[in-house]
Amino acid sequence: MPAATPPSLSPRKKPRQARAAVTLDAVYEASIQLLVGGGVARLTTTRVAERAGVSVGTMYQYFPHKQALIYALNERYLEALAIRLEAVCESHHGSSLGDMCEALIETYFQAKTERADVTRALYASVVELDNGALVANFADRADACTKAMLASASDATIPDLETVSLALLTTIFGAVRNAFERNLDAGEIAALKRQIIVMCRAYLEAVAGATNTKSQ
Amino acid sequence: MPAATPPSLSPRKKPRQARAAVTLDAVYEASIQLLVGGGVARLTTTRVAERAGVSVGTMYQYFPHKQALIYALNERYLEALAIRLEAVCESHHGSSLGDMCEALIETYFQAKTERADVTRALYASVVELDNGALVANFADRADACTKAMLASASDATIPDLETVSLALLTTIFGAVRNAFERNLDAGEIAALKRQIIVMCRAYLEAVAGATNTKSQ
DNA sequence: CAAATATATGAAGGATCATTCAGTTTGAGG
DNA sequence: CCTCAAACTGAATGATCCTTCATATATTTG
Repeated sequence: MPAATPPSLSPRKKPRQARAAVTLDAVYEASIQLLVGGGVARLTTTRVAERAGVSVGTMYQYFPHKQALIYALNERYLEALAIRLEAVCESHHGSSLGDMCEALIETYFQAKTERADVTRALYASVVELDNGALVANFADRADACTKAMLASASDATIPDLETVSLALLTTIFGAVRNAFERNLDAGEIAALKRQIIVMCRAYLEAVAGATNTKSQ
Repeated sequence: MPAATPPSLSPRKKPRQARAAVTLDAVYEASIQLLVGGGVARLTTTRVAERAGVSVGTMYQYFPHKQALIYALNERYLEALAIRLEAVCESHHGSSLGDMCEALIETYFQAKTERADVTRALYASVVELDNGALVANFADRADACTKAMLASASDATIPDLETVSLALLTTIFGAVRNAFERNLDAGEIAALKRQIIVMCRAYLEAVAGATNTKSQ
């Protein structure tokens, strides 16, 4: 049950006809393109409309204001990301802690780096809005599925699941964000990913009963 | 040798008289206050001048444009932060890896949380500018002093210093940033800090020769 | 104290932008 | 084919804001 979108930020209406859906997609796509190619400063209602091939007025039938558009953009992105994380977590129930770690980190890095420009653009756009509900909702979903996964580990039991899951996710999410902020290139990010895997594995083994798993 | 500030962002002139220095401080202070109390949107040249008790024109004698002001704000902050990190690193030459870890993390968390509102405000303000040089410069300094510290460890030798230092700092910086983004309260942040210490220690022991240090 | 220099003023210019709404076009249902 | 609602249009509005510059005041210097 996703936390409700604040009324002030929710779309005005949903498309009922096919062409409306097309319009909306065009608007989203145009927004992303503008964000990618010029940062938040270039994201102008006029420009979005222009590039989407619609008129400004049309946009305002779906979004009460620009903030709502940016909100929707991030909501979509985080929704897709959450689904991917939930899928990985569920598919690794019963695995070893080490495998869980690796899968989680690989998935998150993959999701963030496969379209690095979009990731970067959205990171920057979030500042424009009151993103409390957005990140809280995402964090809750990520936490929930991670905890469920960790609790099902075949090789160890983790004492303070709540705290450990928070630390794990904060580290992974934060490290990736920092990598982007530092403008690391693909190679450096890959190296970083390997280190984060080592680090998180070592962490889980430290906090769990430290059952020896032969798999490196 | 700090990387040079891009010409387009550097201050127009430096204060020569005492009152000019006072003016500048007032401008900085007013900017921070506005950022803290209303986000980037409230940071207006007019408002800054008003709150600082000077006229808009005065500001423009020191900054070629608003960006330069925000740049200077962050530059000051990061400079102070870098100095603190360098001090901690130098004062822990020859310590054990575990102690280094703890000191580094404690210091960084402390610096970021002792004035959480300012931290948050500056995190948000960075989006307004081309912060490449800024973060690169800070990251380089942090990297340099961290590597020097780690290399001097009394209890172990770290193989790939470059990579390990990068991973360590990216994790710490990122975790803190993510904690702020999630709006964790002081208690949760403290708990997170402890976990990060455990995690980073475990990591260093994993990548080092794993010399046993009795100190937990 | 007088000239030179540094600092401060703030109204006005100029540009951008978010948002509205009265009116038009398009598609769906009967 | 006709009617109604959905979707779309885009010029106009109103507000905000950055930046400049001609002028005034303060401080230093010789």
